Amino acid sequence: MSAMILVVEDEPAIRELVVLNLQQAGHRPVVADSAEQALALVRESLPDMILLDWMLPGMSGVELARRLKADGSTRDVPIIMLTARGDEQDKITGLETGADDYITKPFSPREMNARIKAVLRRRAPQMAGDAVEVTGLRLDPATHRVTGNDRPVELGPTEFRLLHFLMAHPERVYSRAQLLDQVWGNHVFVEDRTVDVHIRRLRCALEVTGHDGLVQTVRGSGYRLSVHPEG
Amino acid sequence: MSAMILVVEDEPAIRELVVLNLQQAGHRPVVADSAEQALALVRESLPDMILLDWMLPGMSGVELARRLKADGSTRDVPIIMLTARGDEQDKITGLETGADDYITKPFSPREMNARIKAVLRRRAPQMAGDAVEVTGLRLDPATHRVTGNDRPVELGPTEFRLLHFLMAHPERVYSRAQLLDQVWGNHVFVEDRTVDVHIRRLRCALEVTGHDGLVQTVRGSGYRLSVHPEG
DNA sequence: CATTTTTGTCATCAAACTGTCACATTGGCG
DNA sequence: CGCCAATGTGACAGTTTGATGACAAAAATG
Repeated sequence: MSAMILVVEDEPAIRELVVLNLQQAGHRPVVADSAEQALALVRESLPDMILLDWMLPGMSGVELARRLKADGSTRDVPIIMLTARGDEQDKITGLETGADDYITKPFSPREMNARIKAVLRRRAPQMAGDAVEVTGLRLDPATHRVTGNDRPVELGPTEFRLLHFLMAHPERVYSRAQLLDQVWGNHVFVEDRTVDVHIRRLRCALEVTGHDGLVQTVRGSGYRLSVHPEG
Repeated sequence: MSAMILVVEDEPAIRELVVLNLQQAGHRPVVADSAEQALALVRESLPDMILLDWMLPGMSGVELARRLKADGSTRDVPIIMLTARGDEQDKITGLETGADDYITKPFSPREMNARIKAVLRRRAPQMAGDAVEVTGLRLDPATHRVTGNDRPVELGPTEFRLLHFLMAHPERVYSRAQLLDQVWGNHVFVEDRTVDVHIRRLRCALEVTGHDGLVQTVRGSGYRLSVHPEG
């Protein structure tokens, strides 16, 4: 949920306030006090979102937004406009330039965080997926259900993701480290052996429909999901 | 039953005619007279459907449709093309760009409404205004009434919309964020946890007819309405 | 304007899930 | 056969997540 957010605001007091709020909310703020500097920073580091002051010395916020939206490589960066007045016409103009939302000063930290969250949420990728099936074992991401020969199988969140990954890449061996990367996330600090435990829990859950045995141990290498009998 | 429908049409006379028809049918029309304006409005309010004139000054309707279908966040908005000629080639081109249906001018209000309803039913069942029923639990948008085994169920407005959405998309898991987007609206800022509370209120109301239990919790993912027993 | 509903948030509680350990098993190898 | 490394297992404490009841603000109602 931590996002890099570029704050473009020329007034130091407001800028610091916003930065503080962002840090509080667990984000990583980057600041610019002019549109020109912002442009450079965007190109350099491609932030997850931009909080953009409407009024800026030199190139205005509106103009900056227009330029960002015109450039293919920066078009998809969400922009939230900050403005002093709640003028409806401004709002329309702002949204027309491609801003994703609009916050009127003064604003509460709560409102700001909520709107940021909403915009990030909207940009977040959709839960992917078609159902996967292997020899009667079926996993459907959309309904979040697992069945073995049409009998329900109970899985915890981690076991679900683990099984999903294995079923999506059958017949192939994955080391514990690879599984940690793929199922847990690339930058988590977890013991390798933890994978063992979850593999066991997974097998345990699959036992009721006889679909354990699909999850095989490859001694010295890792684990694999395979339809072929062990060996 | 009430859908927000964006009408993109540069000719004022036709535009007003369409708007009138839509209002008559209980929808909420929003108008744009150019593709550019339409683009901004779509991003701002994400309508339930777009009625799009084939011929527009500046960016053509076809081009606009292509852009909307290329953007992940607007891809799922159904588009109905409006055209003057009944040219079969046009129709093919139109449907290829991702339009969901095609209306040839001049068209009767009856035809327009029928096609709108058809597309809504296909793309967003809860907007079509049909009653939904699941194992004796019945929700009728037209009368705004919910019954469980013919016994009345009392719901607040939010619980009604929530149940409506869930019943229109049964068996599928929705995260709190998705439910906020779908039931509350894309632009509101509300805590994720608020969904919990409304789910509880909904279950509470459904308890009197024994239809709670349809609303299931999927730990770590969200909620789901399902006829299958929990687990 | 007073009253009633509806709504969004919080604090708290119970349950589920997770990561680790210590210890038991297993398989390979000299 | 006996040793060693790798893996399976059961238990456990800390953490996370969802359910629940209360509450005040906001909106609808009359």
